[in-house]
Amino acid sequence: MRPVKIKIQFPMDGDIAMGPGKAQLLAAIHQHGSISAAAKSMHMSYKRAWDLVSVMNAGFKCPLVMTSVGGSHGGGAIVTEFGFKVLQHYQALQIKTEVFVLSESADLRELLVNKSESDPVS
Amino acid sequence: MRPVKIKIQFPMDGDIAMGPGKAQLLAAIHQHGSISAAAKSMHMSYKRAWDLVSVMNAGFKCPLVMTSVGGSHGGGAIVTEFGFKVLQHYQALQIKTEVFVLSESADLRELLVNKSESDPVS
DNA sequence: CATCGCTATATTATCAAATATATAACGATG
DNA sequence: CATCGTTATATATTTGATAATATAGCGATG
Repeated sequence: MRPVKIKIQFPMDGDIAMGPGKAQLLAAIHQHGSISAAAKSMHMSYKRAWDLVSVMNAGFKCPLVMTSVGGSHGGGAIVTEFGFKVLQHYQALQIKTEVFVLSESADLRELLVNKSESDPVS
Repeated sequence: MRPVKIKIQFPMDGDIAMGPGKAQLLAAIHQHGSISAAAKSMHMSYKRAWDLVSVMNAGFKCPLVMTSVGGSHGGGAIVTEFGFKVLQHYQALQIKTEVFVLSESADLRELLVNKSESDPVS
C-alpha cells in the first residue's frame, strides 16, 4: 500500500459532486459505454453506479454522462466531452497532490514504524 | 462547507496510523488530560477513542499518548512530546495541502454549479 | 411486432461498523 | 481501607450503508 492515501472531494449540497469513486466510475463508463457494464467491471451494483452518475450530473454545470434508453442494444451511456474534461482535471489534481503531500510529509513519515523494510542498503 | 475536502491518511499494516479523526482526538486528549474526557468532548465512545489511541501508538516509533491507571483521580492520559510533534506536523501538512489543492483546483471548481452564491457584487 | 439489453426505480435483505452497556482492575488519597 | 474516576476489555445492540432482487419501460432492428 502507498505510504500515504489522499482523498479529494468536492461537496455539493449534501452530496459529493466528485471524488475518487466517482472519478473511477466515470473512467469505467467511458471505457465500457454503459453504466451497467461499468458497474459490473467495478463489482458495483447498477443501482449504486446509477446513483453516483445522478449525483455527478446534478453537481456540475453540464452533464458528465448522457444516457440513452432502448434501441437495438438496449441503450447505453456516454461520457460527454465536458465529463471527460472534468475527469482529466480531477485525475491530474490527484496526482499533483499526491506528489506534493509525499514530499511535504517526509519528516512525518520518518516517525512511523518501518514495517517490512526489505531494503538491503548494503 | 468548504469547497473542497481533503483527507490525508497514513496507512500502517491494516490500520490508519494517522488521519483527521486521530489528529483531532490527539488534540482533545492534550487539552483534557484523559481519554475519557477527550472522547466525551467529541461525542465519541470511550471504547472508540481508546481503540484509536491504541492504533496510533502502535503505528509510530514512540507512543503518542501515555496512560496511567488508578490514583486519586482515577488515572489519565497525556500526549507525549513525540505525540505533540506528530500532531503539529500533521496539522501543518493538512493546511498546506488544503491551500495547494484549493489553488490547483480553481479550474475544476469553476465547472461546479454555483450554489447559493449570495455574493452581492453590486 | 417480438426481441434484446439497458435505463430507471422501488423494495427488501444483508452485513459491517459504530455505539451502547457492563464489569474488572488500578492506585493515590484522605 | 473505602472511595473515586479512569483505564482496559468484552459482549450485546443498534444503526446505516450497501447489496440483492424485482419490475416496468424504452426503442432500434431484423
